[in-house]
Amino acid sequence: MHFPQRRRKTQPMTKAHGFHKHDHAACISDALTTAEAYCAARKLQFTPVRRRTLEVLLAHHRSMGAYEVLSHLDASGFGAQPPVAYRALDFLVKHGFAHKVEAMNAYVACSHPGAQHVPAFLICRQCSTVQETQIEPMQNGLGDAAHDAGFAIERAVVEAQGLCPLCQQSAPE
Amino acid sequence: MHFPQRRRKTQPMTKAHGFHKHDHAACISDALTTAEAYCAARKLQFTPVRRRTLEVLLAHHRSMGAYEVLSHLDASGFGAQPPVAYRALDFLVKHGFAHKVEAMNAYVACSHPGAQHVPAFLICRQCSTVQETQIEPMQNGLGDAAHDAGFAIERAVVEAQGLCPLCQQSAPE
DNA sequence: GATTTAACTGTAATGATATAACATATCAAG
DNA sequence: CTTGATATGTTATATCATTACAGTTAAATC
Repeated sequence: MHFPQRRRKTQPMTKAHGFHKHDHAACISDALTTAEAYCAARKLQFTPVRRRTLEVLLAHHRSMGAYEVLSHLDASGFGAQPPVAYRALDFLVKHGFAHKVEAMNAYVACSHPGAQHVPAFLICRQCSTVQETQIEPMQNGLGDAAHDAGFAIERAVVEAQGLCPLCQQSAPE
Repeated sequence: MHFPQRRRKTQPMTKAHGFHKHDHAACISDALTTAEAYCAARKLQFTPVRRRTLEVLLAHHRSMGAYEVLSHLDASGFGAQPPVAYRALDFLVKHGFAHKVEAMNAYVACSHPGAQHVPAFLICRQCSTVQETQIEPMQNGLGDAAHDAGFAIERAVVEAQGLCPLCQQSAPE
């Protein structure tokens, strides 16, 4: 299953997506449009706080702590208390518009919204940039181990930590 | 690479190891002996707090929060402040005697001490029991994705959450 | 074996992450 | 339009983790 990229307009490549350059403005508006359509189809309330929260994650394009997100929401005129951010983030995670990066207690916008997938992350320990990719969770022995143990997997967390290409140059050690 | 199980004496199977019954007393003493030998060989200080911390994790045989471990250390006459537990846990994790379960902010004794391995966990969301297994991290597409991105993986977190066999019976929903 | 140095432990204080509980407001169904 | 469900705002608190510094023990060097 694969979510088709929307056709790109002729705009400059300006910012990093994961570790690659890409058209950031289009990527944001594409993701918002997708979320909007998804919510409309399922009668979910894509409210202003939730929309703004997704915008913030998309704009930064890296993992963000809940309190960092919260400060942006506060600055945008929403509530300034933690539940405001946590509730919006929970909604986005629940519906697949964002993911929680467990190893960092942080959140990141999903790069493949709408697609059924098991997310996996490449997390740079230096710049905190997160590149999302997809894996076949049953092809590394984990599925076999679960089956042998009679364990019913509901969710998988796969996160690789290390150095992204840029930080390998600046901190070659 | 595989760490050989020590020969078991003829003792009764009494408690769950992961989701299987096993000889719990022997499993604890084996792990402590292994850690002792490992530290002796590398001139690491397997101090009383560190030893007791590993004993606590081994005895409970499930993931434990740092403060839960701390309360046992306190009860055993060690310091009662958080750094006491965090420092001992950091030592155990650093040298492979324990692992941090990122998705739970908790710690668990390693089931394969001494072996070079990429740990993976089957975590029961109901009883918090954790079964450790090993995976081939490069066989699910993550290694390919990292290579394509020029990303240098230093550590991998693989955690499956769901229901263990026992909890599937007691909470079949 | 005394001295020096590094490693370890204890404690106080604080920072960072996350949730419970409740009041008010808005939405959606009947 | 009323009712019940959902969402938001706020206060307070719970949980997880670290910094900083003092005192102690172990190890390395002389």
